[in-house]
Amino acid sequence: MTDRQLPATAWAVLGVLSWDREMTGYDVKQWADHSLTFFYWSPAVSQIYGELKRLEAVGYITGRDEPVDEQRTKRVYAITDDGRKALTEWLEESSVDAPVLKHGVMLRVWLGHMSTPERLRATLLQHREQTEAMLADVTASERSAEHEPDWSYPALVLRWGERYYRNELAQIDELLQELDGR
Amino acid sequence: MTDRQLPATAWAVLGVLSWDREMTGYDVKQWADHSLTFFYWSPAVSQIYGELKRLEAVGYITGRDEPVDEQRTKRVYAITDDGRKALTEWLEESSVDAPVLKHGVMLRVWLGHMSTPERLRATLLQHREQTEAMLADVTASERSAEHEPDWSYPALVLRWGERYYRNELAQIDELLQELDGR
DNA sequence: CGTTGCATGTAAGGTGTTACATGATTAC
DNA sequence: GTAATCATGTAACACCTTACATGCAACG
Repeated sequence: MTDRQLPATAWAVLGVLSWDREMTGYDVKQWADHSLTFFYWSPAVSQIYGELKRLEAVGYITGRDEPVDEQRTKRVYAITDDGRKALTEWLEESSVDAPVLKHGVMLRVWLGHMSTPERLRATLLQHREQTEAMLADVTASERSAEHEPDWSYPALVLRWGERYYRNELAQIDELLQELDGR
Repeated sequence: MTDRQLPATAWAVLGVLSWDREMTGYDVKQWADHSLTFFYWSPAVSQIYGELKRLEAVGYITGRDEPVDEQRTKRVYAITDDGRKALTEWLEESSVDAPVLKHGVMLRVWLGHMSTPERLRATLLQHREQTEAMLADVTASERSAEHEPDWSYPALVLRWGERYYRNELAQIDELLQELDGR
């Protein structure tokens, strides 16, 4: 309960629970895949279970075994008042570190002199497809979020994501053009 | 020499050496800070030294002790033919994984309901400053790269970076506006 | 004479992934 | 009937950072 510093992933997981829904680790992963993943990243399932354990240990969430049928239970977690307070305090912190971007495609373009224009084109086109898939996903998530009053901030971020991935597409096309012009 | 798979960081370091300049670990760090950092990220110095050791062990680079004055030497590395071949093969690989984005600022906006509009504004304004600094850096790097014929691909990527950070600024302003309008 | 730059590493520790393991239920 | 979904976790391991340690040279 002292303000131990947690990794950003822990805050992200706690954040998923901040809408006051009880969730299993599995649920958290689903939510992460449909929102966090667009601007942060979706932690591995195993890590989520680990973070949940840690968050429970420090009292930011509480777990409860809910019966799912006669023999089995599942563990559902809910944020506590301490957790809400800690999360708000974390958001208060001024130390916002710069976004981390690891763009493997640009790394390859950067090393273009070791490759061929055709190969670069192929890489960019593949990346274009992946980006279009992301854009489709973010747009789909947007539609599920837009009518929920509680999700006005997530909706804001999803719109941001839509613009982000549209820009990424424009950037790819720009690069493809520049590659052609040589 | 067998195609052991190296982490992306190792390829990035090898990439820095792919312009056939002999470099110390320190030099590699400087170069990373002035180019890689805009679209990938700049590894810690200690990691660079580690990667150089590993790359030398697999024969992708060779090290040489160059005298710097009477008593001391520095270790300068150069890429080998094996290294060039391996790097080209790595670029050939189709498995380009999606760019990793960890945007702490957007994580905070996403959790806006746990914070206040004023606090969000402050965070965004701080991020705006950092982004403007990045834009200034990338523009400066562009100027040093634009006249070197060997650096046409890096120059391409730096121009990409300039557009990327300009877009980031536009996105921040858009968010600031949307926050005002509520 | 103190700070910055050059130059090189080790050690410890946290972060995060993949692979493995298990088992019930639901959908095709 | 077999694949996907729900559900949970452990173990091994790789990756990467921070802190620590050292020492000279140059600049102010």
